[in-house]
Amino acid sequence: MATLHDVAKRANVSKMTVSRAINHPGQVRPELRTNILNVMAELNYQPNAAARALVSRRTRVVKLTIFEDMDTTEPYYMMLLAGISNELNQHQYALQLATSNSYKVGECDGYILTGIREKNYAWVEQLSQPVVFFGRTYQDYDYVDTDNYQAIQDSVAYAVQCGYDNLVFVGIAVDAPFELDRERGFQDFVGENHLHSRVIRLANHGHIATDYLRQHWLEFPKNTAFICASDRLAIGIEDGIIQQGGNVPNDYGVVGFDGVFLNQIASKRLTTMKQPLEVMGRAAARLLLAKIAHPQTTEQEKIIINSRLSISESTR
Amino acid sequence: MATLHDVAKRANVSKMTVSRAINHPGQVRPELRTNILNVMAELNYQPNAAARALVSRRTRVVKLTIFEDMDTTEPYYMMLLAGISNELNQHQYALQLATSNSYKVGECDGYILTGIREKNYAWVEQLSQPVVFFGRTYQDYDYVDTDNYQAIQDSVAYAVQCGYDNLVFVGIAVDAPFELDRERGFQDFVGENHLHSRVIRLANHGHIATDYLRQHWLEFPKNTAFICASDRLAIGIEDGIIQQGGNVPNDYGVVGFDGVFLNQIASKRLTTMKQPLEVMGRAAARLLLAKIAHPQTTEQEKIIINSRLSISESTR
DNA sequence: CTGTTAGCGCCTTCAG
DNA sequence: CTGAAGGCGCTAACAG
Repeated sequence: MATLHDVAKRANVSKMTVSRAINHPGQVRPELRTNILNVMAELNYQPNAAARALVSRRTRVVKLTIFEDMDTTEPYYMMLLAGISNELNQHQYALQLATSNSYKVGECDGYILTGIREKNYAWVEQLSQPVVFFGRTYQDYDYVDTDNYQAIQDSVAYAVQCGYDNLVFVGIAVDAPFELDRERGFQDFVGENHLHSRVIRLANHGHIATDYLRQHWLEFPKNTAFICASDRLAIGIEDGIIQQGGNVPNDYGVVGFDGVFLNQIASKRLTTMKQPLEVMGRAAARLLLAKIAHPQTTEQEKIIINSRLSISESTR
Repeated sequence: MATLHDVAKRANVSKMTVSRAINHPGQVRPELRTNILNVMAELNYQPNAAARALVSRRTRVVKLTIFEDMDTTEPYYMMLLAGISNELNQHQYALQLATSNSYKVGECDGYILTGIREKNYAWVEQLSQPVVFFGRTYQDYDYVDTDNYQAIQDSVAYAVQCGYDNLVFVGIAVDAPFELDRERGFQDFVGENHLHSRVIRLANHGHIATDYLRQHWLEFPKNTAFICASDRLAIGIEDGIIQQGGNVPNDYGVVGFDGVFLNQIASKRLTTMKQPLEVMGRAAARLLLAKIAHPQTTEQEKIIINSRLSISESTR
C-alpha cells in the first residue's frame, strides 16, 4: 500500500505538500497539485484511515442503534442500512450496529438513532457526539423522515380519484409522531373534502387487522378504500376482505405504507406509499458526517424526503 | 479519554508494562498486573482502536458483502447482521456493509460473503484477506451454514409423524448447494421410508407457488404435506390451499424454512424450520476474527449449526 | 520481568 | 506557497 511518503518521493515534494494537496487544495500551487494527483492515481494511493483517525482523534466509526427487537424488525431496515453504509463507505467511515442490549459498547464519532423509546432519551441526552434520528421525535434533535402528512394525503387523494367513496384510515395504535402525522393527514383531507370516513387504530400485525375486519365486516360497504399506516396492516386487511368474499380492487381498495418487501408478498400486490429508504439512509449519514465535521452548528436540521405512491393490484 | 500513558503514570510503571499487561499477561508479574488492571478500571481506560490499527497494520474493519438486490433481500439478513455486529463489537471491530455495486471500495481485514454468484468468484479468489462464507459454496472456502440436509429430514419426519401421508417438496429452482442439500434430504428420507412423494421446483415467490397450486390442485389429495424450501414458498402454498377451499392444517400441512419475520405474516402462522441466524452471524464473525489473528491456518473450516423446527398453525 | 527506543501514516505548527 | 519537526496512542524489538 502506497503511503504519503511514497507519493511525496515520486512527486519530488514533501509529505506535507501531498497532504495539503488532499486536504487543503487551495494552499498548493495548481500545477503542483495536478501533478501530485497524477502520482497518487499512478500509485493507487489510499490514505490510511487509521493514521488519520489517530491524529484527528476520530474513530471513523458511526454507530447505528436500532432500539427494537431484531426479531420483529421490519425488513425495510435493510434498505436503510444499505443507504447509510453506501454513504459512509465513500467517506472512509465504518459502521457499528448496536442493538438494544449493546448500545453502550465502543467509541464512535456520531450516532444514527432509530426506534427510540421514552426511556432511552436519558441516554441520548448524555451523549457527547452528534446525533441524527431516523424518523421525527418529540425532541429537537436533527432527523431525516418522510413527509408522513403529505404521503397519506396523496394516498387518500389517489383512492378518491379511483372512485372509492368511503375512506377508512387504518392506523397503528402507537403514540408516535409518524403515526399522528399520518392520521392528521387523513383527517385534514377528508375534512376539507367532506368525505365519508372513519379512523381505526390497531396493533401493527396482519392477523389483527384480519380479525378486526372479520368482526366488523358489515360496517364496510362496497366502494370502501382502506388507507393503512403500514404494509403489515394492509396485507391483513386485504386478506380479511378476500376471506369475507370481498373483491379487491373492484369493490374494496387497499393502500399500504412502506413499500419494502412486504408488498411483494401480498396475494394481490399492494398499492403502497413507497419510502425511498436508501435515499433516506444516505441523507441521514450525510447529515451526521456534516455534523461531525462541523460540530458547532446549533440549529435543528430536518430533512424531509417525499414518498411516492407505487400503484399495483390492490386499487382499481 | 485515558491513555496508556495515564495508566502507566498512575500505576508507577512504564507504558510498555501496561501494554503487556493487556496483550501478553504472562510476561508481567501477577501482582503488578492486577494492580494495573485496577488502575485501568479506575480510569475507565479503553485502548484506542485507531492507534492499535495503525501499529498493527490492521484496519479493524470487516466487510460484509451481500451480493443481492437489497430490494428483494430477505428480512433475515437483519438477524445475521445483528449476530455479526454483536461479535465484532466485542472485539473493537467495525463493519462495512458492501452491496453488489460498491464491494470494491475501502480496505478491511477480512470478508464475510453471502449471496455470491458464479461471476463473482474471480473477485473472491483475488482477495488477499481472509474470507468466510455465510452458506456453503462449491469452492473450498470456510463457511458457516445450517445443516440443510438434516433440517429437511427433520421437517419431513415431523410431517409424517403428524399423519400426513403424501409428501411434497417444494424447492427453489436454483442450482445452489443449500437447495440441493435440502432436496437430497427430502429424497433420502422418503426413499428410505417408502413414502408417497413428489418434488417440484419453483422460483422463490409466493404468488408463483399460489398459481402453481391453483393449476395443479387436483393432483394433491387430502393428507398432503408441503415441505417448502423457503417461507415465501410456504406462504404462497398456504394461500393457494386456502383459496382452493382446502383446510390447513387438517387436510393439508405446510412447513416452511427460515423462520424469520415472514412466518409471522402468514394467515395461518407457519410451522417452519427456524435457523438460529443470530448465532450463525456470531459464528461467522468469530471464525473470521480467528483467521485474521492467525492467517496461517490452511485447513478448511466448516461450522454447521442446527436449525430447530418451530411448530405453529400450519401443521396439525 | 521491566524499561527505552523507535516508528506505524498522517496532520498541526511553525519556519522559511 | 512549501518544508522540517514533532506527536497522536500504541506496540515490536532490543536492552537491562
